[in-house]
Amino acid sequence: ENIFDRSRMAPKTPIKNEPIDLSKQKGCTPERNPITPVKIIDRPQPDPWTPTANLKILVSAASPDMRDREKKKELFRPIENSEQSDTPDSLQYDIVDDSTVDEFEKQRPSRKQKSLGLLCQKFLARYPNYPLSTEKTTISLDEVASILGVERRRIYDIVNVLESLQLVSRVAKNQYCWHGRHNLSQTLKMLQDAGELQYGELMTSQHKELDLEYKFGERKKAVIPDSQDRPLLDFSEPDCISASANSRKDKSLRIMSQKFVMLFLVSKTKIVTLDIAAKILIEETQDTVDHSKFKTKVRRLYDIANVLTSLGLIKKVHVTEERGRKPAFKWIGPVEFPESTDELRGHSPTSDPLPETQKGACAQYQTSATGKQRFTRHASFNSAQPCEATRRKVSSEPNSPHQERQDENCSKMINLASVCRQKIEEDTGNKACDPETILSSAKKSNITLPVSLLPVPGDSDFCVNPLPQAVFPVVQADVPSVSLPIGISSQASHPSMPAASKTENGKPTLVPSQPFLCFPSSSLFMLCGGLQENNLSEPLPTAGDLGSRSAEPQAAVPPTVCQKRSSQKCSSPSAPGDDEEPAAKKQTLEHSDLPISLVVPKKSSESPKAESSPGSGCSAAVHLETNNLDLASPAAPETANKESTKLLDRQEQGKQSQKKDPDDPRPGNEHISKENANQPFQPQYLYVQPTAGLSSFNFLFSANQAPGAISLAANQLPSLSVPCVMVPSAALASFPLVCSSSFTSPLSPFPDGSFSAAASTNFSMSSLASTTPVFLSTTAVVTPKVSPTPSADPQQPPHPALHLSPVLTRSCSAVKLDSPVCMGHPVTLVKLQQPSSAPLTPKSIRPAHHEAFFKTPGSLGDPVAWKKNEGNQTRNASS
DNA sequence: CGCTCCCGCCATGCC
DNA sequence: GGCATGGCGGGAGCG
Repeated sequence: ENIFDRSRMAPKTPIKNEPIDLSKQKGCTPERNPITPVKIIDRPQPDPWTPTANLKILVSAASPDMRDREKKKELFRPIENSEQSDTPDSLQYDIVDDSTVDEFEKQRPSRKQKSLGLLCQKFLARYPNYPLSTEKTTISLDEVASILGVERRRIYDIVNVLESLQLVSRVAKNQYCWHGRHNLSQTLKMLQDAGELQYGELMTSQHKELDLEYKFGERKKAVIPDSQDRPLLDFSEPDCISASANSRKDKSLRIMSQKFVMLFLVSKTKIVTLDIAAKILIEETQDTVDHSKFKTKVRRLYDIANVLTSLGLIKKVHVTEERGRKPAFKWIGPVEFPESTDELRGHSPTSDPLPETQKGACAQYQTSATGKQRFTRHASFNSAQPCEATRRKVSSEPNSPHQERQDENCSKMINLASVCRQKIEEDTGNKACDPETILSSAKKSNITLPVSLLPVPGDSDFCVNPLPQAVFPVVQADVPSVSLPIGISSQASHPSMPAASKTENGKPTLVPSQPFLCFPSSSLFMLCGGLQENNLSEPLPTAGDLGSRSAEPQAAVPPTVCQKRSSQKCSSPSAPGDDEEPAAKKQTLEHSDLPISLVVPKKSSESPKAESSPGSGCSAAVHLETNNLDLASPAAPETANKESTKLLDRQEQGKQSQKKDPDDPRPGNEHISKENANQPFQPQYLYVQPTAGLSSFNFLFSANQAPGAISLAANQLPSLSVPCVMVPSAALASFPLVCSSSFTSPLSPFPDGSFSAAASTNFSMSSLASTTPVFLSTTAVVTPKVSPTPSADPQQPPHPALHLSPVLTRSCSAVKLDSPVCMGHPVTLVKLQQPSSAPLTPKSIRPAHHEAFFKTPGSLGDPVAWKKNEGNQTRNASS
């Protein structure tokens, strides 16, 4: 090609830019090609004096482009001048020119020849990858621009990206310092670390991309504008930081470049598609759908990708997805970075002190990010210095100032995650608000509601409500006395859902009497309620069966499920909600779609509300539905409240509740759930797992439960007795979770179902909504027996306690938690199914609980399996 | 026709 | 006002 080009090019391509006189100089260059007059010589070049001058020359010689340009210039002149003849070369040129004059224009460098990637290669060719430390190579933008024959604007594009990787740094106006790749590994490591903080969870999953999307999507709301622009890592001069330096939007190209690189480093596959990257990088902007914005982002990404490609860090590939083939880039650069690189670290003053702190700080950020995502740029980060570790690394350079920026960067990174999530959510889930829609959508999409909390069943009431953040507070307060919040939320749920983000604080908030817990964290928590012991006593076969079933399958399932989900999501964009879906869904459902069951099946037609969900189908969901049904019962709010209270009571009362159950309108299912609830819970476990084991799940187990008597409930309340809630982190990750303890309201006239149902519904919705934090309130089912604790009062108070667990447990046991998330709730579901037959079921259900009782995450999986096995029952919602 | 992405207008900020 | 930066998006090249 080169040759070819040369012949042609030379003559014609006189470029406007350079008016160089070269004709004569050409003569000098004859060495290379007779034909190609290279004119390196011509140029006033900087080369001569630089140590690397020779290298540059060689490079230029090697680079067709370079030559072309040179040629152009030279040729150009001669032609214009018409004097060229002097040198032999010139002659050639002339000749060429003559022939080709017309072509001349043709010749003009094709678009490709002017590509940023090529330009970058030329640029890089000028400087050694590993310059001697002794030599400081300065880069003059003007000089380079003229040498490369491009406008300065283009040089900025290149330099900005290089700067993001610290290959160069700005020394002064128009002056950059070339560092080469000495620090590249460090920089990449920093970016990786920063990226992991933000995206780490996601990355775990195979489909990082998907994950990313999910997570990001979910959180999008949180994102705050401010955070967006900050540079992840600032290598820029120290001064800049404080000063105006940051103006200009923080140099988005640099930031984008860093984020883009982070995505690669975080992703397991090392492949990032442009559209995903664009979404993630569009930080926030709320919905601004802006197709145009997206396009602009993509354009920038191409710019960045071209430079990175020239650096040999990535290469273009195509990813074939459902939708079709999508452009993507694969990381081909170093994946692991030696720690040694840190040598530099000590330099920055700030860096040293905080190693551990950093982590802590970082963690906080993350959580906060997840919760709210708010980072005010400067303030928070700078002060916080969350990412010091990273910084250090980064800071390797003497300039401490960079560190600050780095901090910012960290924050941004974090934000990114949140943003992405939000967006994703938005994309997928906007509709979520409406429960029905959600459900339907979920079904369709397969999005399962991760959590389907099924509140319902009498005793166990779980309510998972996705509440808006704002809601939270309220809820909490309400909880105790009134389960209403939950119920309400459930009904209202839609609205609430969005709010979720507030949890942001990151810390789980418990409200003392409140039933709910908020987990701000980004990651989801899985709460597993203790099992109900009752079951044991009670022989319900079904329950037992269920439990056993669920257990088996579940174990394996959950994790896989999650993954699947992610994968699925990936595959099917359509289901935004998928994330949320707990593994359970998948598990249980092959129906897949049934997400969580939220409700769907609502067997009972009773609850209209439930209906929404019920509908369709989720056969699997059925159980849930039943639960829902209960919930569904029109009474909804009130009932819900009552129920909740009742639930509490129940929990406390445990058995009593059972009694009630029968009473409850809902026969079977409700009963079941109730029963489950009633049944004493086995000890609950509190399990918190970092992401590690479970792919993405976090578990919280409350040890509640008293098997027989659930005294715990009361106790729990205070503590958090959340039964168990399993939430697939992946799914939930973005959401803050709130758990409300279930109530035992043995007495509650209403069938548990009503509330629970409502709750469940909400839940589902919420899940769909994903964005909002999810609140799970389980009504704990405290078995009356246990209820020792305070909650005994059926009506109100009890609720307060956050005893979630009982319910959950039950549900779990019963349900087998299809979805990790819902575990607790699921129980309810179970009941439903079985119960459907008879109210009595509750007892039978109980057994299930036992089985169901949580185990570890794995157990969760089992539950799922159970569900599956059971079929309808299984459906429990999703995790 | 859609993916790429060059090109350069023009805003932002500093001097 | 001039210059350095760099955001941004129109629209053209290319496959």
